[in-house]
Amino acid sequence: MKGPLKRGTVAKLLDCNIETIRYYESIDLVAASARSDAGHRLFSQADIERLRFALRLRQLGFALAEVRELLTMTEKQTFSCKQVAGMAEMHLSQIHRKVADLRQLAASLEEITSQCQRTDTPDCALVLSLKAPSKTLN
Amino acid sequence: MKGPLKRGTVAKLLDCNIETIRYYESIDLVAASARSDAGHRLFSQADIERLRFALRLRQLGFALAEVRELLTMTEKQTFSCKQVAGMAEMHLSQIHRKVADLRQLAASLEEITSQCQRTDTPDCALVLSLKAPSKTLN
DNA sequence: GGTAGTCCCTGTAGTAACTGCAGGATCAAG
DNA sequence: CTTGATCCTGCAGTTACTACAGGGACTACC
Repeated sequence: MKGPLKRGTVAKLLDCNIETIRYYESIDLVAASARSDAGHRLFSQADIERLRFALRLRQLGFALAEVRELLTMTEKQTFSCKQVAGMAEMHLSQIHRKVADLRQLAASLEEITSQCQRTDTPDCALVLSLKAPSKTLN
Repeated sequence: MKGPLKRGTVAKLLDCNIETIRYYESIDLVAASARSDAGHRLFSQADIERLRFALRLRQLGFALAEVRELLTMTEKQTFSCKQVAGMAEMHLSQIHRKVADLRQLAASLEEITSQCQRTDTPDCALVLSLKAPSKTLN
């Protein structure tokens, strides 16, 4: 019953855009291991698992280059768990940094918008504040 | 003493990449108002202020389309402070959403990496967990 | 067996916001 | 007058897709 699936079916199954699948093939990340006589991509269960893994990593915010590395490592069994954990932790710290940056940003913006009484006039501390060189950022 | 400045000087002054200035010109965002006989861009004080404003808004995370709008509004004086504040607040809420997403992401990753004892072997709950379809995300 | 509608194929272009480079002209200092 | 820094232009590359056009294939129904 579970023969190889076609692209559209896989896209629905894994909840991703159908074009993403072709894109991943074009960059040699994940490809269907077979084609039908008419040239339609046929995805085996293994193909699908590989793709699922890639999509999952992307969902977790890993860059495609990292996804590629992790795919190779886990498939060739040439990885130690230490290595994978290392990548994950590096990635995690990048996320933390990004969060910190964004919170800083939000604080700046909040401070700026707080200087405004939402009038209908065009002269306002908000705009002046936006025009001034940044203090908090930079 | 303060004649018009050239591109490199402006880039240093405003601490931005020199190519960014040319890019902003190419998309009709900010341009030097004059050129020297040899074709070198000459930035007046007003040009520089406009550019500074644009860069500041980018620093605050506004998209170029928003920067364009804000530039037009503030320059044509056809804006109300309410409008600007509205844009800022919309932008702010996007930032808050992004922060929330990233924190969720970090939590998922932290949970996953916590399942690992950093051994040198290739079989590890971490990898299994990465391969499984996501529960927290999606 | 025909036909309508949905799928799939390919190549290509567009998105955001820059960044970098090549090849050549110009400028400023010594 | 020469050397090195700066400037000019056009164009390619980056990340991670997404969308579209033009055409072939498959499925269901009558």
